[in-house]
Amino acid sequence: MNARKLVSQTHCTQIPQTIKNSLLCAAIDPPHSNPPFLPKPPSILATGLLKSYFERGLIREARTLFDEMPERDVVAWTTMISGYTSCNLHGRAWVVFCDMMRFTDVRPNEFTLSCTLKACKGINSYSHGALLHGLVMKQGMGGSIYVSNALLDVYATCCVNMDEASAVFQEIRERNDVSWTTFIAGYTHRGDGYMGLSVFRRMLSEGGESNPFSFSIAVRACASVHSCTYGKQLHAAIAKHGLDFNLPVMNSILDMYCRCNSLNDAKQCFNEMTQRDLITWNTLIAGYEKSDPYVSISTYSCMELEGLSPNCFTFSSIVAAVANLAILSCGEQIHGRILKRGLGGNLELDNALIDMYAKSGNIGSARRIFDKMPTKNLVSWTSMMIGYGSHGYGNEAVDFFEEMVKFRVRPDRIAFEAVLNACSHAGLVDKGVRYFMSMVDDYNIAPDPEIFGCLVDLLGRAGRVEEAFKLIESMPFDPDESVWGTLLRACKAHNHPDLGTLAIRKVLALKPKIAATYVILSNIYAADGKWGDSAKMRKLMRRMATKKEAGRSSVEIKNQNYSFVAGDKMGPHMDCVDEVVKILVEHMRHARYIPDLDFFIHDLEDGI
DNA sequence: TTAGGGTTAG
Repeated sequence: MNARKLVSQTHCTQIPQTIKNSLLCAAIDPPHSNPPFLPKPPSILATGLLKSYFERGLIREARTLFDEMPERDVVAWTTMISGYTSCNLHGRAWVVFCDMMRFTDVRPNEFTLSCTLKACKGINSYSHGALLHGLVMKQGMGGSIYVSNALLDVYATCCVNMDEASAVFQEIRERNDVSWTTFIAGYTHRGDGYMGLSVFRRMLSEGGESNPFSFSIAVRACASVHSCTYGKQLHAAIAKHGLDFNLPVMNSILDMYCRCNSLNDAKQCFNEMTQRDLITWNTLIAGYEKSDPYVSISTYSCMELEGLSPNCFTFSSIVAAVANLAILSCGEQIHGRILKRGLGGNLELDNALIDMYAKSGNIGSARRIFDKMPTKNLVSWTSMMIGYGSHGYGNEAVDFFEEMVKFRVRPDRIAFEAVLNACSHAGLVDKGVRYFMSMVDDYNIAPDPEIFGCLVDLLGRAGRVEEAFKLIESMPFDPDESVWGTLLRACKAHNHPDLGTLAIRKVLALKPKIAATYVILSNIYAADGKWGDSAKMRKLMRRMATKKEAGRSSVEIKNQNYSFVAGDKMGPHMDCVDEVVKILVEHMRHARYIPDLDFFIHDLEDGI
C-alpha cells in the first residue's frame, strides 16, 4: 500500500502519527525483503506522501514531513518546490530552491529548473528568471524543451518587452506546440494582439499543429485588437477542426464576440453552445454590462434559474451594470447578496462597489467601503478620486491623489486624468499644471489627446483662454473636435468671440453634423449684429446637422426605475417628478443660478 | 515529479 492510498483511506486531514513514524523509521531502517516483494524505498513513499499533502492543501503538514525526512533527494526537493507553486506560494518555492542550492549537494535537474522557473513567473520576477537562465546554461540544460519553454514563459510574462523571450524562442531547436502557444500568449497578454496573430500564422506556415490551446490564445488576440473579421475566420477554422464542442475554446469565441461588441453573434454563439459553465455565463453578462445593462442583469437572473452560483466575476459585472444604470436601491440589494455569500472583502468587487455607489450619488457609502478595504490598489484610489470629482469635491479628490502617492501607489494615465479633472473643477490651475508636468517628467507618461483636453479645460475654465489656445497649437498631434469644443466652452464662458469663432470652425470642419455648434455660431453672429450670417448658420444647420437624439432621464420612484424624455407622460408618477423639479428650481434660485438660455431658445425655435 | 489556453474593476 503506498502513501497516497493510506491517506485516501484515512479520510482525514491529519495523517496518523503512527503511520508517519513508520514511514520515517522505514527510511532509517529499511525492511529486509527480497524481490519481487521489495517495497518502494522509503524516500519515494515519503515523497509520494508529500505530494499528496500538497494536493489536499495541507501545506503545514507537507513542510513538517519534508523537514523530518532524513534523506531528501532531488525528487523530494522538486516536489516541495512544485507543491508550493501549485498552492500559489511562489516565494516559498523560491526559498526552497535557494536552500537546496546553499545547504545541500543536491543539484537541480530539468524538473527542478522548470518548476522553479514557474515560481519565478509566479512572483513576476524577471531577475530571478535571468539568474536561473545562467544556471541552465552552466548545467548544460538548455536543450531540455521543458526548461526552454518555462524560461520562455518567464521572459514572455515578466519582461518589459518580448526581446528576451524572442531570443529564447529563436534558440529552441525543436519547438513544440507549447513553445508556440507560450510565445503567442506572451504577445497577446501584453496587448500586442497583432503580433500574437502574426506568430500564430507563422506557426501554421512552419507546420506547427494548431490545437485547442493555440486556437484559444489566437482568438484572444483577435479580441484584444477588436477584429471580429479575423475572429469569425478563426471560429470557422475551429468548427472545421471539430473543436466547437471544446468548452474553453468556445468560451474564448464568446468572449471575442463580446469584446468586439458584436452582441448578436455573441448571443447566437451562446445559444448554440452545447455545454456552458460559470465562465460562459460570466462572459455574456460582462459582454452586456456596458452596452445593455438591463440585459446583463436579466442574463444573471437566467443564470441563477439554471442553478449556477454567481462568483466574484459575476457580481463584478452586475455591480458595474447597476452602476451604469445608477439605480441605488438595486445596487444596495446586490451589495447585500455579495455580503450574504461571503464575498465581501474581495478587492475587485469592492472597487466595483465604490464606483457603483459614487455613480449612484452615494459618495458616503463609497468612502465607507474604501476605508474598510484591507488592501487597496490603484483602481480603488482612482475610483474614489473620480467619485469625489464628479460630486464636486475637487479638493478632496486632490487630497486623495496626494495620499495615494504617499502610500507609494504609482499613478497611471487614468489617475492623472482624474486629478486633472478634479483640479479643473476646483479651480486649482497651477496645481493642475504641476501635476501635468510631474506626469511627464517624474512618471514618464506621454500625454494623450484626453490628457491635453483636461489641461485645456483646466486653463479655459480659469479664464486663461489664450494659454489654452497656445497649448492646443503646441500639441504633438492634430487636435480633435472635443479639444476644440473644450476651448469653445471656455471662449463662451469668458467672452472670447474671436477665438470662439475659430474653435467653432474647427469643430464644424471635423464634425459637421453636430447641431449645437451651428446654434452657438449663429448666436455669436447675432450678438455681433451680423444677422445675415446668423440666419445662414441656421439654414446650414437644417441641411447639415443630424437631428439630436432626445436627452433621456431616469428616475427611481418606489423601487421602480422610470426612463423618460421631455414631454413624456408617466401617469400618476409625473406629479412626483414635477414636485422634484420644483424643489430643484427653488434650490437653484436660492443659489442665485442664472441659466444659460442660448441653446434653449434656439432649440425651441428650430425644433431640435 | 516538469510546461501552454477561456471571465473582473477606475
